[in-house]
Amino acid sequence: MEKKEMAVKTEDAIGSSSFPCYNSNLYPFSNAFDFSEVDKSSLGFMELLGVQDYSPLPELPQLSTVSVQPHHSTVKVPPDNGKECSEVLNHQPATPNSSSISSASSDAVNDEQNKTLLDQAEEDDDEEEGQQKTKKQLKPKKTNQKRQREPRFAFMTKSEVDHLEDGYRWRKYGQKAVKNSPFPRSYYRCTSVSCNVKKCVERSFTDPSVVVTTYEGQHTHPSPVMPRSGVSAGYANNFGSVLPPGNYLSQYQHYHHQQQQQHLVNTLSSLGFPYNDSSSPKNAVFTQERRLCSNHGTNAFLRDHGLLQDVVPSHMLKEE
DNA sequence: CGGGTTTGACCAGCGC
DNA sequence: GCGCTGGTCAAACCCG
Repeated sequence: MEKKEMAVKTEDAIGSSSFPCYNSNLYPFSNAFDFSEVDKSSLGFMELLGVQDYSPLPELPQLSTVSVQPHHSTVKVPPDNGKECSEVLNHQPATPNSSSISSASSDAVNDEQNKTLLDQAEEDDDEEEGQQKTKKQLKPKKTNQKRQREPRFAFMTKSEVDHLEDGYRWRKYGQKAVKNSPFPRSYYRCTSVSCNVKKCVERSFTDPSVVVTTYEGQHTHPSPVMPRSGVSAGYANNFGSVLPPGNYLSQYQHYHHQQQQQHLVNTLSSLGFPYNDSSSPKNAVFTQERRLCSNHGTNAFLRDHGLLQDVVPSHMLKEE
């Protein structure tokens, strides 16, 4: 099946300024959905759908309320802040070769290695200079090196609460007003020592019912709060091998898994979407075990399609 | 008292 | 260079 390039439309929810995003070909879950077309009446309280773009299912984007979007390179956002989206919507990946999934992983690794080296150098510098710092003498400027950022993943969630429970503990370290948005952006850091995962949370000003959560980095520890025990690793593969077991999305995904799938089933059924016997709502097996098993392969995400896999006929999901 | 939040100040990057 | 904006810091504050 030929992959269709999906739109990357995050600026509506994010607000102004540039918003980096991964090449959608490199990261199979970097699809995005047009929230303006979401059938809001069919949406539950909170829904998450971190799935691949399934071209033969044109209805699905309308059902989806969450855009899982790893991002890396910068997508320029029009200055009028989301009014003109075609530029981003029609964004073509620089490397349209869909076989570049492995290179995506290696890129991520290279980025991580570069980051590690840079951070080490910076830490060495900071160790020498840190003692002399006062509140008014903050970090010395690093003019020769651009700051390396961890890969970031953004996803949108229809939620009434800003700070979603994802199984990890977070400390808020900042809040900023967002340009052209009445809603502030909150910054959180993982409270675990030696884990520098950060996330920022803001509410979409175009759809206040949507919360945009952007994660940066990967947890170096298991989740301290397991919504349900022992299943977190099983969902990591939903977002590709670049994410380790116990990642933030996996807990969150599992947390709402049952409701989402039931909702998906109901919605697809209401649209007359055909099911075969093995994937009908009646017979669908929403097991955690399947995910746990499929998590072991490095290319597991090629086989596991998240929530859709449970309700959409397998032949529709098959990639060519 | 420890951990989390608030909030103003500061820094870096970017565009003009 | 300047201004704007996103991101971060850290003191003050809050709360259990």
